Amino acid sequence: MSPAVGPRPVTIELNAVLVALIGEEPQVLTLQDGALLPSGPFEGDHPTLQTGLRAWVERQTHHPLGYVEQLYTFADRSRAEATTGRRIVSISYLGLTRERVAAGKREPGWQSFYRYFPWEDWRTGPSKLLAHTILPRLGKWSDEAREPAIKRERRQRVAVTFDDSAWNEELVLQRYELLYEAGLVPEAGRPKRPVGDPVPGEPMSYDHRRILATGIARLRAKIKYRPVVFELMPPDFTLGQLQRAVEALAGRRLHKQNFRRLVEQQGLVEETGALTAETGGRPAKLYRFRREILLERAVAGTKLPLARSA
Amino acid sequence: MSPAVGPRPVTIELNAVLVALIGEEPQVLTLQDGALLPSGPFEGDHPTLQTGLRAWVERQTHHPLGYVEQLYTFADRSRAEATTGRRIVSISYLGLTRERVAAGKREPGWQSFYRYFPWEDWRTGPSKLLAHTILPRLGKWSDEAREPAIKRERRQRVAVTFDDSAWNEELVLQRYELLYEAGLVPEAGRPKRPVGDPVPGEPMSYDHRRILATGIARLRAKIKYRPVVFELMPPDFTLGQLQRAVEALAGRRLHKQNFRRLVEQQGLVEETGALTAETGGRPAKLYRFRREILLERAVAGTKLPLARSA
DNA sequence: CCTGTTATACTCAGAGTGAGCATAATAGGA
DNA sequence: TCCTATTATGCTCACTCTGAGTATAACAGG
Repeated sequence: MSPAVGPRPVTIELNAVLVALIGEEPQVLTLQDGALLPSGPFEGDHPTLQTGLRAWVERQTHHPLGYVEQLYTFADRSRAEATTGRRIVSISYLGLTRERVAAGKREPGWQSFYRYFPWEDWRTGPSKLLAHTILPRLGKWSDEAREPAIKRERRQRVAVTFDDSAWNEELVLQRYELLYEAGLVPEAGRPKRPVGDPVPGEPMSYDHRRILATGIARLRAKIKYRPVVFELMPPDFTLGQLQRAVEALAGRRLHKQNFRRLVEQQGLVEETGALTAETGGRPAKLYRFRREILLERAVAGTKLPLARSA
Repeated sequence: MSPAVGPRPVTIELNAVLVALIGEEPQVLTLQDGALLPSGPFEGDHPTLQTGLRAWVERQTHHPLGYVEQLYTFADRSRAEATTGRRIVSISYLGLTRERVAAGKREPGWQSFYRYFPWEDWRTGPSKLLAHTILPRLGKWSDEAREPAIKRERRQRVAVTFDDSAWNEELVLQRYELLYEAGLVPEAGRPKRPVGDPVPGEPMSYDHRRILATGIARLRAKIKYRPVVFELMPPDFTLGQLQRAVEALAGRRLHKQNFRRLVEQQGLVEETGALTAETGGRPAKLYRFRREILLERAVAGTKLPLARSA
C-alpha cells in the first residue's frame, strides 16, 4: 500500500460546467450544437488541476472565471476506452462567469439549463410536463416491478425525488438518475436501457448530461449558503434582478419581500446610491455586492444543539 | 476540445480516510505508525472507482464499509513525481465503518483525530492550546506582514477561522491551511515554508494530514444534514451514546435535552423496548436507527424564501 | 438513606420564517 | 388629467424552531 506506480495507461480529462446568466436565463456553455460540455486534456505543465482548468477555459472563452469548484471524478466510463484501451479519468468542474453580451444577442454555444432538464423549471408554476407525462410514466415503471418490495421501493423513491407538494430543487441529479433507471432518458456510453419514447429534454453525448445535472444540483445547493450568485451578476443590480437570478438558478419563484429582507439583513449588498428606471415600474435602487463579507464571515450552517454558548 | 488522448503518463492513486468510533474517540485508520493514510493504486479491472475502493478496503481491513463518499481529487503534488516522472493523480475518499473491537483493546493503526489536530477538540471546553499557543503565534504572523493591507487580511482570516467566541467546527481544513501558510505546521512534499517550532499535533507524510483535514471537515458538515452518524454506531444504542458520538466527531459539547428533542422529533430512531443499566446512572432506553427514514425523506436544507407553498 | 450520576419530561423566551397588507413611484393609455 | 398596470419598498403578524433552563426519575455505592 505504498504510493503506487500503476500498471495501466491512464488519460486525465477535464470537463467544465460553465454557467452564465444571459437575459435572466441560466445558461451553460456547450459545443457541438449543445451535445457536449467543453472538455480537454489536463496538460501536465500546470502546477494544479484548477490552474490548468482556468487557463484552458480562459483561453477558450476569452473571459475570466469568477468562481471554480471541483464537482466529481469519474472513472467508470466506457467511452473511448474500448477503442484506445486507455483508462479515462474525467474530473469535472463547475465554473461561474459573468454575462458579457447584450441580453438580446444570442451567444453561440450557450444553452439554457432547461433545454436539458425542462422538468426542473418551476418558475411559472408546477411543471405540467411532470404532472402530465413524467409522473404517470414513473408510476407505470414502479408498477412494472415484479417483486412487491421493489415496487414499494420504486414508488417511494419517485415520491421523495419528484414530490410536487414538497419539491426539492436540489435533487436534480437524483431525478435524472431515476429517469435513467426507468428508461425514460437515453444516455450514450452506459449499459443500455430499454429506452422507449424518451421524455422531453435534450440528450447530450457521453455522460455529459449527467455531469451537467451534477453541476446544477451543486449550484442550487450552494446559492443557499454561499454568496455565489454575485459571480453571475453585473457589478450593479437591483434587488429585483438579483431575485430573478436566484429564481432562474433554483427554478422556482421566491417571495419578494422576504427575499429582500434576507439579502439586506445578511449584509450581502450595499446601495450604490443610484436609481434605475428600467425596471418597468417604480424606479429601483441599485446595489452592489459587499465583497468584504467574504472576509467577515465564514460559512453559516449549524444544526447541532450546542451547549453553553459562553 | 475533443476527448483527449493525453501526452503524459499518469498514475491513479486512491486514498482513504477511514473513520470509526472506538471507545467514544473518533479514529482514523493509518499505516506506518500513524504517518500515512491507507492508499493504493486503482486497479483497472474494477468498473468504477468506488467499487475499486470498497473491494480494496474490505480486503485490507476484513470489514465492510458502511458509507463511502468521494472527497477530492488532487494532481498538484510533487511527491513521487520527481523520481518517477509520472504524474500522480490522487483521488481521496471518506469511508465510515462500524467499531468492531472491545473498547478497551487498542487496535493497531487506528489513531484519534485529535492526535493530528489537537486544537479541534473542544469537548472539554475552549481549547487551551489555542489560547495559549496558536492564537498568539498567528497574531505574530499577522503582524509580520509588511503591507498594511496584507496585515489586515491576515488578521481577518485568523479571526474568522479561529474565532473562539463563534467557533465553527467545520473549518478544519481552512484552519489547517492557515497554520500551514503561517509556517506553524510542517508538510512534506510541498514548497518549503520556514517552519520554526511547529505547533503541537502530529504531522503525516506527503499531504495526508491535509486529506485527513478534508475528511474530518466533510464529516462534521455532513452529520448536520444527513444521518451518517449511525454508520458508526452499533445496532442498538442509547441516546447518550449517540450524543457522545456526535460530540466526538464535532469536537464540541451539545445540550443534552435539545439533542434528544432533535433526534426524536426527526423520527431518526425507534425504541427497541429494552433498557440498559450500563450507563452509570438511571437505566437508559435502547434505540435503533430507523433505516426507513432514508427512503421517506430526501435531504433537508432550504434557505430560500419560497413563494406560494400551496 | 444519602449522594452522585445519568436519563427523561416539560417550559419559556427570543429569533427566524412564511405570508400577506399597505404604500410609493414610475409609464402608458383612456 | 386621471386611471391602471407594474414594479419597488416598508411593515406586521402568527407560527415554528432553537437555546437554555428547571424539575423529576431511576439506578449504584457508600
